[in-house]
Amino acid sequence: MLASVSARRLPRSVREPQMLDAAVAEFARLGFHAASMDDIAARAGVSKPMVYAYLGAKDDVFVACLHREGTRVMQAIVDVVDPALAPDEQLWHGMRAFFGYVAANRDGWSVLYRQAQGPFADEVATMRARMIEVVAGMLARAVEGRGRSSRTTDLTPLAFALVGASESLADWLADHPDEKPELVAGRLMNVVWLGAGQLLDGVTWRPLAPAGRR
Amino acid sequence: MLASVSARRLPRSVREPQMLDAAVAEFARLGFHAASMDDIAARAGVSKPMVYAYLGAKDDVFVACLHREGTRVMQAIVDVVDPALAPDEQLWHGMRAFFGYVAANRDGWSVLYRQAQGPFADEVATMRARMIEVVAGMLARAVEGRGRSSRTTDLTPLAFALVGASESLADWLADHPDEKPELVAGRLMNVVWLGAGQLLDGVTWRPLAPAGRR
DNA sequence: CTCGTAAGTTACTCATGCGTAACCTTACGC
DNA sequence: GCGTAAGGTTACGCATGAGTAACTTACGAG
Repeated sequence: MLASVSARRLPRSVREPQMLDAAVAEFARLGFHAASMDDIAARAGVSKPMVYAYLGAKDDVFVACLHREGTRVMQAIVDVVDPALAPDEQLWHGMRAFFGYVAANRDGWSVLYRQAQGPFADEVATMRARMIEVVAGMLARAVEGRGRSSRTTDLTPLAFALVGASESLADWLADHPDEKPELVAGRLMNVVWLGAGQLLDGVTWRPLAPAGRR
Repeated sequence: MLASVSARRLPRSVREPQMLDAAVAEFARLGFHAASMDDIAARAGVSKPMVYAYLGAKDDVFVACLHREGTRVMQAIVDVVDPALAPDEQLWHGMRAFFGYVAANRDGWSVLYRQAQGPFADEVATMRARMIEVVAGMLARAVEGRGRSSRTTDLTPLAFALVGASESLADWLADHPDEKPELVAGRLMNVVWLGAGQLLDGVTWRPLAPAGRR
């Protein structure tokens, strides 16, 4: 039986990406520790020492996965966010690109979001921080555009919440393949922008006074 | 040297919870596979066979952790959400309780949210589904209270986004010990409720027409 | 044609860590 | 005070899987 993925003896330039695809799939399925180098190799249509020859040890393989998928998602967003657009349009475009990546690349997102823990957390944390910074900056410009001034410190946690909500919803999307990414992005955009929009205009929600019960 | 956690020869009723504490801490730190039974035992101030005697195999220990922490967080929220309150107040109380649990119990939350994958996903999925359901139901009642009707399917992803935003903010909170959890909950409440509030009133955000550029 | 090198393999070593067997020892009920 | 069960231990068997050594085979440049 011939493994479907490989006509034998492929050049490195095609075999190596195959290995990364296989690694991403396995890491997504089982997590870093439970995934085995043998399984990754087998899925790539090759035997274990080839993986070591091209990608190195297991840690290296994992980092390579994080790097490739991380670059992909960042690039997907950067490609569509035009600084000349209005802030809400920027957010909208970015969100669509993000959910598009997740929908087209579920395993990659799973590895980035769910599996990158422990010693590998830093690899992802940097990118996440950059993303949040960008969002916070965008919000800051939105505030100024409305003639208000707000300290950046107040916007960072908001940016955190937005990114977090996106990530969580992306996770949900990964388990609901029927949902259109566009639609999910629209839903999220609605709640965050209507909410953020009011906040930026100075409208705030307040709880009832803690002492008096109504 | 005497292990600080244990005066020797403790009764099961005190040792067993200690083991669970240790297991939660180790699983949070390293994940299911990387955490070792020996380390869990050592952290509990005891040797490995004791863990097997009280809690069983590694899988059983993990499930026990999920069960305990899951019950805790659900209980913390249920305890403070009074169905008689207005929907926004319900959400506010629930969020404060949730942030309180996460802040006081980071490891437990980490195990529930990040580590429960693969074969264990089902254990947590049920509880998470219940939580989402509760939030979605609350939103549904809020909609009806405003004289509109909305299908539940539209509210579920919103509920998911709320939970995700909360988790993300909890992470941020961990890196900013000066911030009061109460205040963070307030910020999140602002954006989600102002946003959800408008949505429930039928106000929607729309992108510019895709064809015409302004 | 032929020879070098890139592509690929089988078959191992070795560490790690789960799970258990067999064995101590302290408290406390009678 | 003494026996028994509950609390606790050391030391091992055994499977799994990372990483490697040593070898084989196809392709293409000269």
